[in-house]
Amino acid sequence: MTWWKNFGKKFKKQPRRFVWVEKLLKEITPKSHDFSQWYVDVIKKADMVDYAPMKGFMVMKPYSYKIWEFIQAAMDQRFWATGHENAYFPLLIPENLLKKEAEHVEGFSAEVAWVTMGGNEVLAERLAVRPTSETIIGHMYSQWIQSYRDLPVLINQWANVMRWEKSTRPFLRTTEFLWQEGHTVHRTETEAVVETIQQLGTYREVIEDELAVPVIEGVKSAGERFAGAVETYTLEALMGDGKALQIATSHFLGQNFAKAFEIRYLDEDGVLKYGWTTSWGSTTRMIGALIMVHGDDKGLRIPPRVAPTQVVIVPIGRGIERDAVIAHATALRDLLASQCRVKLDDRDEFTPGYKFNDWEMRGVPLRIEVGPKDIAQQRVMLCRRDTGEKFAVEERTLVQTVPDILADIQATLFSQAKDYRNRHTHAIQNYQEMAQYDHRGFFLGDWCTDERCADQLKQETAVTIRCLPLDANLSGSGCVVCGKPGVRRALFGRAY
RNA sequence: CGGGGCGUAGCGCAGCUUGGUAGCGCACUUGCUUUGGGAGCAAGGGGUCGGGGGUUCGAAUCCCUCCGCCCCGACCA
Repeated sequence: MTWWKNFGKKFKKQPRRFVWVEKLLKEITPKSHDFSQWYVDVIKKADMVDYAPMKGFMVMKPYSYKIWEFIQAAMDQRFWATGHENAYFPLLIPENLLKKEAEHVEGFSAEVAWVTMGGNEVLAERLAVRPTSETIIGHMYSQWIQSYRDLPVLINQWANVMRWEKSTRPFLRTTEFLWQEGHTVHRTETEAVVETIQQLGTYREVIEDELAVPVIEGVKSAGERFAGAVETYTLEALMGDGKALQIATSHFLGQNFAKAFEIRYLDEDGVLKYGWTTSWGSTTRMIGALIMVHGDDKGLRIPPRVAPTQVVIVPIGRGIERDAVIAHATALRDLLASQCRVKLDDRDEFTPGYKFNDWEMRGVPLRIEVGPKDIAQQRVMLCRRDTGEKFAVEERTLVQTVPDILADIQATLFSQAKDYRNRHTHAIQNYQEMAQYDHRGFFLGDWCTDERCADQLKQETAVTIRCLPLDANLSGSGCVVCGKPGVRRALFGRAY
């Protein structure tokens, strides 16, 4: 927290070029020094969030909310293309409904917030602020579904939910958070399983293609499964500090909720049958992942596809030249506006150097600098946030080159993240090997599927089973904990 | 809920040990000069020192008490 003050002092009498280093260090704690502090510094300095006056709550400021809106758009587009529709269900759930599915209640009981008063009256039945909506949606579905002709029901909702968490961190875990939750009902088990996996694929597309965050697809072990689910599928990503983050989940609920809520339909054969349900969710945590995967010591690096501003133009000019430069830059902005989300920073109160650092901190993917020298040569300077490269480009080619560069930045961020992930993924034969990597990163190893081994591992090392990857095969070297024959290949890691 | 840290201007902090007119840097306002990697000078505005109680002639400072925030753990998206 304070080491950089002393670091800064060392440079007090140093050449001028060190001054900016000192100033930068004062604003953002280096990632390598304290990842948690770095994270908090970045989100605050980049104007993404502010802390609310209640513990565990945050304000998503426009800069982060815009990213959320891009994520929503990317999700909706895919949900709609696969036949889903959005709807909205109530925030509050009567206690009796929440209690209907035994495992489900048990799983959430410790973190439900309750409404007990309406105005000055004590309520006859207390109301839960939804921690998730399976129960109230199940209740509604039971009334909507009579016949196999009513199936499938494919509904998604964008909503806020609340879970009374013990410790919270912006985006990663807050008491209230935004998400989407899909809830579907199907005629057959197979159809529901297909739906569950299809939605996992949708998440993968959005998270990898839009957020440029590489993920591993897998199924959760019994101990990590969603309360009330038969099977939970998950996407796991590796953060910049070597910790794992569950980034989206898709649940096959079997007939557990259908039975609890009497979701039944009369089939073609005249028999009354229970439906098969699924639910799947992804949250604003995705923004946290984006920050932790791509960010660096200068601040955010936002993938172009979800960047609120993709290109920023910084005009450089003094005195009489200034008006001409601004006019030129304005024309440039208007020219590029059809190609990308471009912003002209014509603030007069800041120097170009300040603006460079400012926009880099905010993670804008591409910067265009235009000054008198450039105008004279009919070119501009471009600077990429992903690589830091700075180069001149002929002005007349910008309309073509800018979209290409943005696409390249998107791809580069993804491949950088994937390289990092791969470099920090280790195949192991026994769990002691994790120590040489300080228990950071992903570990792939065989597991006997006995929960006692998982518990022992967690006790000793804080490492947990993140998932059983869908595309991994047993190595045959035996359970990494007990050495007995492996049953499943597992992905291990310390989790957020 | 355990361990640690911290509450003084919008932000970051000093002052507290040893009580005596509330300060510094950044930010903000105005003016002039500046502008190719965090500009300079000058003049300004801004505070119930987290809340309550106590000790005292006098409390940011000492005592009691409550509250809040951050980090790390256990629990969870």
